Amino acid sequence: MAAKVPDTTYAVLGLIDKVPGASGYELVAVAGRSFAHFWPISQTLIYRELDRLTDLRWVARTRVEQLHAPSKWTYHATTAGRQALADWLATPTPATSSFRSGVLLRFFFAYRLHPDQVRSLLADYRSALQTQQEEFVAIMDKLAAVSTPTARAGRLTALHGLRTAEARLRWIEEVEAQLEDDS
Amino acid sequence: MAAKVPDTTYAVLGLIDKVPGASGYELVAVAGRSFAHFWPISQTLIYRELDRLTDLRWVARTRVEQLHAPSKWTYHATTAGRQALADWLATPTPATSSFRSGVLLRFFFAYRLHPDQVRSLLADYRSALQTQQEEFVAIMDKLAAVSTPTARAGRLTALHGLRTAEARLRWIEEVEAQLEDDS
DNA sequence: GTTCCCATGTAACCCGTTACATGATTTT
DNA sequence: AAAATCATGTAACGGGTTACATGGGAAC
Repeated sequence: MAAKVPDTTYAVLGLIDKVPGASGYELVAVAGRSFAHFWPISQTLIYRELDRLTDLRWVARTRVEQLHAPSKWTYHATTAGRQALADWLATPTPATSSFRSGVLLRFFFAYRLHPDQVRSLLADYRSALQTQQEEFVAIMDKLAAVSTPTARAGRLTALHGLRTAEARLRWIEEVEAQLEDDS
Repeated sequence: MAAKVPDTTYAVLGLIDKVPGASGYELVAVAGRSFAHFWPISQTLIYRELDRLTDLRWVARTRVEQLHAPSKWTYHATTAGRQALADWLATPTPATSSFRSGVLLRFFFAYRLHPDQVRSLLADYRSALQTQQEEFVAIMDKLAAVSTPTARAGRLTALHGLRTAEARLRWIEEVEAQLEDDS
């Protein structure tokens, strides 16, 4: 069976499995803090996936009335949902790491730019990467103390981002060195 | 004015500027060989952008009859088109390098997997990265001799991919070492 | 004689985004 | 009095994809 749904559906399902009893609102926040760096999704999309998951009976939801805040739905994975998640995790990953870089695209056409403009393109890229770098370091610091499997996964995916950013910063150095050589 | 169009439109426009007189079919092939690694686009999309670019008068097309092959349209950038390209290149790049990784997403939920399955996930990732690595090396080798600005841009974007892949391969080593530590 | 290359296109789908709406409660 | 938090949702758009259609000439 296995209902052909996008990976995003499993992303949300996985979150619910990790954080049982969360509301849609909370899941949006958690998604923003956890896998946003390698799987960004918007609020609207999450709510749509919650509807889909409910229809699929992969999650069940419960209405919770609150005194000092609006009523909310809380979600938890069903047995079928946990099974679907496990099945999906077990299937070989189609190495579809989709990557689109506006910087590289512009750089590719940089022969239409003044050398100064190219330098400023690289400078912007550098500061964006540095910001990223700091974010990843912050995530790792925050999770450093915690020793749950979940925290470890978070640390390691942050490390992936950090190593990537570092390599790209070194690439900028290489390119800048090359640009100076022939000017 | 500057007509709010997606970056993909400029990608195709840039290609036509780089390879004047090419047909849609050829542009599809060139896109596949050149910026596909950081800005993949499908055949259908390219044809759609060609229509849009023609409507915008950023490119002009000419019908060419052939004896031993079907008739084709050939494209070249107009003055307005080259201007639009330059304008776009000059505007500050919104550092929107969108990245989505199916591997990391699965890895993030790996606590639902046997350690063996995690290892095989990493192994698959490794071989995908190695394949990528070889592709980037091949591109750089092919362009090594050529000394045009175009070839250089190709070499440097390939280097970006190569450095990224290398860093990620090293990340796999790090992670595997950590996994062994506590098994 | 089947398969590959050239060449352009149509149809349908849907994932994901942005912008906006609503309204109560708590904090500043 | 204003702003942030909690909480869920609607509407509209469009970028990008996959699958499929067509048809002649060349190559194996």
